[in-house]
Amino acid sequence: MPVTSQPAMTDITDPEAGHGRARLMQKGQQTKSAIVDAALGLATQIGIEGLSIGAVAEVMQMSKSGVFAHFGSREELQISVVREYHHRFELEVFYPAMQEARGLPRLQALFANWMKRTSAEIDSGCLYISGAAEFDDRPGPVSDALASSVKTWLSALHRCVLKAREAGHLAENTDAAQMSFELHGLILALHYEARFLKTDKSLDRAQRGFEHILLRYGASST
Amino acid sequence: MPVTSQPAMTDITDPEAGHGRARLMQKGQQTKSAIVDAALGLATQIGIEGLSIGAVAEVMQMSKSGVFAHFGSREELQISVVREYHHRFELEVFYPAMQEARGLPRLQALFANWMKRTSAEIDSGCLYISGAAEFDDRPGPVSDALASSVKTWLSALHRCVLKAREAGHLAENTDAAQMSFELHGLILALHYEARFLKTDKSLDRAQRGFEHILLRYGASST
DNA sequence: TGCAAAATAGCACGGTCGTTCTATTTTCAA
DNA sequence: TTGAAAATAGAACGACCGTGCTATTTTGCA
Repeated sequence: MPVTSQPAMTDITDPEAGHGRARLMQKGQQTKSAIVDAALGLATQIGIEGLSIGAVAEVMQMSKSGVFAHFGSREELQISVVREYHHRFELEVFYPAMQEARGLPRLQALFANWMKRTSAEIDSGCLYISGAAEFDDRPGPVSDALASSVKTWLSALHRCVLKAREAGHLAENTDAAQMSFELHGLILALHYEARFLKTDKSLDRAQRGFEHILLRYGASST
Repeated sequence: MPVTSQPAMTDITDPEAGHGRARLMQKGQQTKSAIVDAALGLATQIGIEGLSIGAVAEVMQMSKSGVFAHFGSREELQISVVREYHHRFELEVFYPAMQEARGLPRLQALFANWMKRTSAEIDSGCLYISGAAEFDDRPGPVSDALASSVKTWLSALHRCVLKAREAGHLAENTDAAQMSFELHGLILALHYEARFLKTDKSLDRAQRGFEHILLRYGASST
């Protein structure tokens, strides 16, 4: 984990989020990881709510009860999937961008990585987006985990915008929350139009939208 | 239906979309309408996929088979719900805006109505958004109906932007598709952040985002 | 008012679901 | 290598699902 002034992401509300890192796993943990992997794959296609233990068991070539025993409930499996997604998102989008210089370069990297991931998810599906639609009025532990994960990410983005402004890379009167909102909109539109409507050139649209936003908030250089 | 140069929306791929208007309904049609109403209410909360005939029957205080007989399949019920949603969207968002003067005023009305409806849907849920997430890789008649409906609306929006540019209300080099994309993003972000994350001031964010976009595309007056 | 037709109810079927309980197998340390 | 603990399987449960079939009720025109 890179050491910077930007706080590392990883919150998801549980202590020791780096679940048993390094310790070479025993059989049980290995299987559990593999199950979560398979479940995440299914969840991105059919949704978190659509996730069924039977389907996961089939993919894993295990019995339903064998899968079930690792989690104790479907809900716990769903939460594990959300955590795993959070973890991967962090690894693909957040950490790599933290290697860039603070300020505008980091913000650009953040958005570029986000767009790249969203593009990949035109095929596989984005849990943050599909999950929001599924759980937006279905309160409960899964919804909480999902919302917490998304908020952690959006906060990181927001902080990055703040830093860029502080560094003088954006106009002094930049409303960071407003800018973050607009960036979020671009990603959502990209996902919606490319994945559901299969509109081509959506990626270009998002990219150009980003440039427009940078211009509006007075980005001093590219 | 107002007569303007802007083509009236209502496409949803079936002839005589104004389903039996004016003819005073007989019992069966009345009931069917009431069922679709109830089903739409359920669908906006639990999703189109989550819609079950049993649940609709309970709301309607009817037997499952009584409800079923009106549609012949769950899928047909789902499609009816999509059509009804399309119809209401048109009534609330599209037609009223067509009363405004062509060009920028109409575009502003269109977006204002869209935002207003999305705000209302912070409580009730938006079928176009939740549906996209549910069906974005589940092809079939329901997905087709939904996508067709959304595309009809986005095309109407796109045409409106074109007209505004032709009228000289927007910069000559305005990329209408790009502008529509960015507008769509604002609505999606509004829905996401207000409904799922319960972020306050999201409506203001969308409104300000709209003003930013107008400025960028050189709106000559408000 | 009567009667065909339409609308609705009731029941049953096969399927999937999450979960529980009880065996059986596998793992891993002593 | 043995034996306790962990992992997995298998069968069964109650619940809900969509749908088909057969009554029964209700409607609305002749």
